[in-house]
Amino acid sequence: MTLIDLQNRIKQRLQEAALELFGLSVEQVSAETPPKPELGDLAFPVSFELAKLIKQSTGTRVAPRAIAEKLKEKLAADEEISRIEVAGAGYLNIFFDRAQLLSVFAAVLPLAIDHATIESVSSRPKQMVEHTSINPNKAAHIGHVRNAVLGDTFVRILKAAGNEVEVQNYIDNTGVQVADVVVGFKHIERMTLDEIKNLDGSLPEDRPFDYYCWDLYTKVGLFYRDDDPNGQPNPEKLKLRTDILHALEQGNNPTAELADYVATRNVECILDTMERLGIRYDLLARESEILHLHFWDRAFQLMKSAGVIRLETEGKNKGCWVMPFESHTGTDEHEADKIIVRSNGTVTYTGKDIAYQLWKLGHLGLDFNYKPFRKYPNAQVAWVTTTEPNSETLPEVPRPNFGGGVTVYNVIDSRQSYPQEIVARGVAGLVPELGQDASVHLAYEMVALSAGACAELGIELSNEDRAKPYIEMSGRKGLGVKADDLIDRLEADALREVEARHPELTAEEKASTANEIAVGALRYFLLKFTRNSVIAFDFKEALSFEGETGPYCQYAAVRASSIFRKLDRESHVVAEKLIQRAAGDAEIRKQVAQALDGEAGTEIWSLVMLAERFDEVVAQCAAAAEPANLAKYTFNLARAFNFFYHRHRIIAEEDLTKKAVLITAADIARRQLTSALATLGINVPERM
RNA sequence: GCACGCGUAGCUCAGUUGGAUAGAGCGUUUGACUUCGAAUCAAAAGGUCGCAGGUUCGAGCCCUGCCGCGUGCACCA
Repeated sequence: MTLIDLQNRIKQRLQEAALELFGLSVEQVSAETPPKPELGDLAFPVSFELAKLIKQSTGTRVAPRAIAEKLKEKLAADEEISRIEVAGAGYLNIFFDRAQLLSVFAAVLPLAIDHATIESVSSRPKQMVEHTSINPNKAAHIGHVRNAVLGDTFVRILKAAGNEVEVQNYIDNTGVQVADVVVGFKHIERMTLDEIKNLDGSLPEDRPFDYYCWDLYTKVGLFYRDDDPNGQPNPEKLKLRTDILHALEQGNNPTAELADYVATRNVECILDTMERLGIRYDLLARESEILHLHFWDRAFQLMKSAGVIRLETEGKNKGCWVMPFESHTGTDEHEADKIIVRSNGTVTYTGKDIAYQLWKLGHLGLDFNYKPFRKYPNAQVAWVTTTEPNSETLPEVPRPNFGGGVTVYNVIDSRQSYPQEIVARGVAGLVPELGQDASVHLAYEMVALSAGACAELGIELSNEDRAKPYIEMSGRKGLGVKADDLIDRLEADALREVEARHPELTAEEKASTANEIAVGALRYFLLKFTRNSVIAFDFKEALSFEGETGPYCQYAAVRASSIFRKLDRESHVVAEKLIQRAAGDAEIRKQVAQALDGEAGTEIWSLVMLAERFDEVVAQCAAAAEPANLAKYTFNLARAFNFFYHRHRIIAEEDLTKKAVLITAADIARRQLTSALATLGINVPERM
């Protein structure tokens, strides 16, 4: 039995009692953790809820405390409950039998989830998460990394909560941003495809292809404006882009071939960056296939016949197919209706997105073809979409069935809330039984640059920018912190520390430890903010290994495992047996209870209780789609462990019962902490 | 103009869906390494929860109105 099981059982008892005593059914019984461990292990504020319901149904006012007293009597003491108190204005506080529960918890203690082996559970309905989806025309910056880390962590949370999950990364390989870089290669650099390939092969390792494109992309921005950053775009040069865009949409021509090389190489570089952070994908869905396999044509037919869009015959949008949008009021300047097909017959991005979303939910009636794109070291494969029906396969790795998710989460920054709403509405309009809830926009705020970060990057700010609270990053202007640069700095800083602390490790061990610390620092930094908070990126904060950081949490886990490394095997076995026997043996249970009693005992017990809340936190994070809660929990658990660590000498403890209790508590805490970190995508090194 | 988000300690942020004395980290001040690792721990100082009303047993959280900031509202993606 876990804490969640226990909690649910008590909730059910309370519902039964409410029905019996007052004839009222309480739909949701919420459980809380009391502010202080002295107040109990679990608190139920049901009496307040009941007082309200009684007043509503009978008009009489009953004091919550009186209700709590009655509930307390009804709540026949479970084996695990030692006592119940009514406290405050009417809280029902539950105190567990600590010795009994410690034994139960120790018995069901799962192995800590391994970072790399969080597996999908295939018996459940498939959840689908799309994240990363970086335009494949340049290197990833930290804003992209926030997206990827958020998405990847949410994937881990869903899996830890027992779901089957498919991870997609959308590749917009035929869009304007790729076209821009192609303009750069063709019209600024005047390079052929072969010359680009040669260049790619000759680039230094620390400035690979995506870095080259990053710089080229900013040159293209200037090129359009005839090298005046504040100038007007030159229409003739913009036409170069339009022409290339058409060639890309058409496919099967030298320009499209060149663009495909550029986009594919950028995808490879971006996937390399993500691999450094432990982020992987099941499928790369490309826009080129959505076009060439006629996904849009099918979606267009469906939308027309379902009446989701209509052809405007007059007015401003004459000749366009639009989706009516009455909830947004239109003005002269801003039209309320959303144009899906332009008057020249071409489809907007939103239109294509509706087709893709329909496919994700299994309601398009068409499918991609697939081929392997990248094999990961653990034999996992990232597949990519293709037009070729009989493309390459891997006999040793069967191809999964892609698509058909029951819920689709799109991790996209909150500036795209409006188009995302249209996609969800469009899909819901086409397939009413799906409803708008099948499409979830997992929105998050952007990562911007603090004034200090700009100064450090040598970016000169205009007076207008200086007045702002933060500076928005811009790929077009080349304004941003590249992901690999930041990871490099974090790894270098971590390596310096590891070298100073553990000179005995091999160079390889030092490097992998430094990587784990760097990943811990970066992922935690991006996860500790809730989704709707703008991160004003600051180097000092992001590069910190102290305080509320990933390395702090890792350090606590490393200390915990160092106890078990030093502890002799026999003491460990003796402790495990002793705690096991406490469940049945009254005398031993009494001794264990004594060790868990009093102020010192409560300290130990509250660590155990906090550690046992992990499953509940994961479930909450999955429901709220908010990974920051898990980050917060993990930090609090690490903090609680560090406190415990300072207060109690485990190996030196002479009282065998007390020692067994300490060992068990440390074991529970370390495993849950390791699992929590793994769910955040953070590894625990051997030493650090 | 309309829509969405934000405003909490000097700074950066949490706040368990309306509950117990509003919490962390950083920074500041002070103390703790002969110990299972000090990337740590302990203590102190620091608050008109933007402002004003309202709803109720109870509001940082819900409602209304202001003020300030951000982001959307393209036949771009």
